[in-house]
Amino acid sequence: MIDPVELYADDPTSCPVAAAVGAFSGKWKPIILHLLAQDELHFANICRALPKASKKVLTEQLRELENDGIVVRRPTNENRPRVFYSLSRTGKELAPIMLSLYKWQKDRSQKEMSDAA
Amino acid sequence: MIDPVELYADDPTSCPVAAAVGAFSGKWKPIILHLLAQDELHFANICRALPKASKKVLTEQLRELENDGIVVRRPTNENRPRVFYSLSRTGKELAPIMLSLYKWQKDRSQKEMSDAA
DNA sequence: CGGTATCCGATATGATACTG
DNA sequence: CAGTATCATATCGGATACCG
Repeated sequence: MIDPVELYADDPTSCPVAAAVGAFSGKWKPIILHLLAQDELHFANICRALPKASKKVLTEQLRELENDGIVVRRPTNENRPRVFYSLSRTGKELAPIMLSLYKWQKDRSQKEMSDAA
Repeated sequence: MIDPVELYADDPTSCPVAAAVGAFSGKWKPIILHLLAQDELHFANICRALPKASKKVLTEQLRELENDGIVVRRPTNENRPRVFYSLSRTGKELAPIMLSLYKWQKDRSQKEMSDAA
């Protein structure tokens, strides 16, 4: 089912799992995806929700997510120009995987607590 | 089910999904996990399987995986000292998640191909 | 409003040599 | 065998200021 190790030994970034992980590794990406899972938002909303992140960094992370086909960027033609961001179909397919990651993490931090006791 | 955004807005690394992703982001970690999913291996085996990675980097990544409770380090007391690495229980629980990531990635690279056509 | 431009420090990865 | 030490480079994230 999964390809043999030798295929990736020369270039580990070619491993599909690594590529998938790379697609949402970035300091603000998981929380951006979490935000967009609930609503389509315009840029200023995202900035306000994440005041600790600079516009530059948010722009970068959004661009990367867009280039990876995970979010969709939609500028409007209003008087007050706005740019909306939302999850693509591919982005929405990430939701159950993120939920598994969430559960796995909760589980193991639980175990750490009981180990320490 | 999942915590609200405000909980992580100040420190995005506290988001469980980000923490989970962090646990296996590292250039060689996915492929190391893939290797160990099949066998318990000693350090030299891992080095031989991944000749492009320096011992220093492999040691670092293995130590991080160990500190995260994902792999188990087992030194032996033989004449020729060896150190075995294997997946912990928590590490094995990652397998189905990695499979989902694998499928998700294959899916979307498929779509890219057909989009380009 | 939705960005860019510039500069900077921190972290990640790597090449190489050495050690018990 | 299984590392550690040292040094170099690259990418990432951030502060700040400016722009159409």
